[in-house]
Amino acid sequence: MSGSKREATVIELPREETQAGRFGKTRDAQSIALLDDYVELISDLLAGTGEARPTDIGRRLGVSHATAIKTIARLKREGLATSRPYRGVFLTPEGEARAALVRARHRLVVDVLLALGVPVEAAEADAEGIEHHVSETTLAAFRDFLKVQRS
Amino acid sequence: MSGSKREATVIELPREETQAGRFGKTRDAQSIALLDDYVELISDLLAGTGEARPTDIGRRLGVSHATAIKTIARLKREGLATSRPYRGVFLTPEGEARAALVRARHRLVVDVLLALGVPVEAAEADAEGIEHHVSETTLAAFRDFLKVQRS
DNA sequence: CCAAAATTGTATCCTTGGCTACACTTCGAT
DNA sequence: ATCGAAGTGTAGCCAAGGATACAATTTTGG
Repeated sequence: MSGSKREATVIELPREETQAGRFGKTRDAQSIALLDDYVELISDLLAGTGEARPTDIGRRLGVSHATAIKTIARLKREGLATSRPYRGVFLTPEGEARAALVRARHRLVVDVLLALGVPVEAAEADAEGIEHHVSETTLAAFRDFLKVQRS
Repeated sequence: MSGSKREATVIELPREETQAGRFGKTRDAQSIALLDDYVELISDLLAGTGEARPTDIGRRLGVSHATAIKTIARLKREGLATSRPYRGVFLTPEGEARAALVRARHRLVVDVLLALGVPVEAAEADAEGIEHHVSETTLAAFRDFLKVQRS
């Protein structure tokens, strides 16, 4: 995924979007979403049982432990997590910060769905997919909406 | 993406989810979303200019025409579209039906976001990502919510 | 303390969405 | 009528997320 697109020698630049524009947008949002899911889950596991194991992570996310380990390696590359062989995974300060943001966003989306009358199970399930596509602008509107609701 | 997972000879079935369960869920939702985007766009182009060309489709979706053509081939395989060399793309009845559903869902999501106070540009942009993750249950709640709003 | 079970890590391979490069039509002007 | 531009199609490559298979390391029950 997310090919290079270099506009090598030929001209052929029909798209107005810059390289930076294309990256960090639709196609790669998915990739970020994956990291967010891992970070949030690891944070939960650490808070809950005190340790986050690749096998548990994989099971919770519905992927094999091998896949989980590969993604954890990526988290480490990105500076979000640390781990040493056979010793579980931990989050860096940045990782924890990210987890906090993700969790807050998740809660906000769920709360809005509930306020709209969505049944709690559906709200939790759908929020998982929705939360990765909500802009900061929309989140702000969500906060305001809930504030008014409560008053 | 979406590997096989056959539980070949070894036992090793740690996940309780069935094969059908894993498919059609998180990981593959993305794949469906892609087809939905194409179908919706093709429908729009046909309605607007009377023809849907691979180059236009690619440009509108921010991918190369080659990528568009590959995905169109997949639409054909799935029975959603038809096309003959150098003659543009058309939708099958199923494709049109799908487009109608997708468009209705898109509108609904946008309307809900607007009702929540999200600025129209953000609403349109975010709906694009959100719409693919909203369950039928949630859509129903959205309809009810708007109905009440209007009254 | 030690063997069996569980967990973790590594090596490959597959599929998919993207891209570039290049070949082949079509179309629009002379 | 023809030539060049624009649009289409095809082939081959890459990266990423997943999977399985197998090796290595804990853990744990006797």
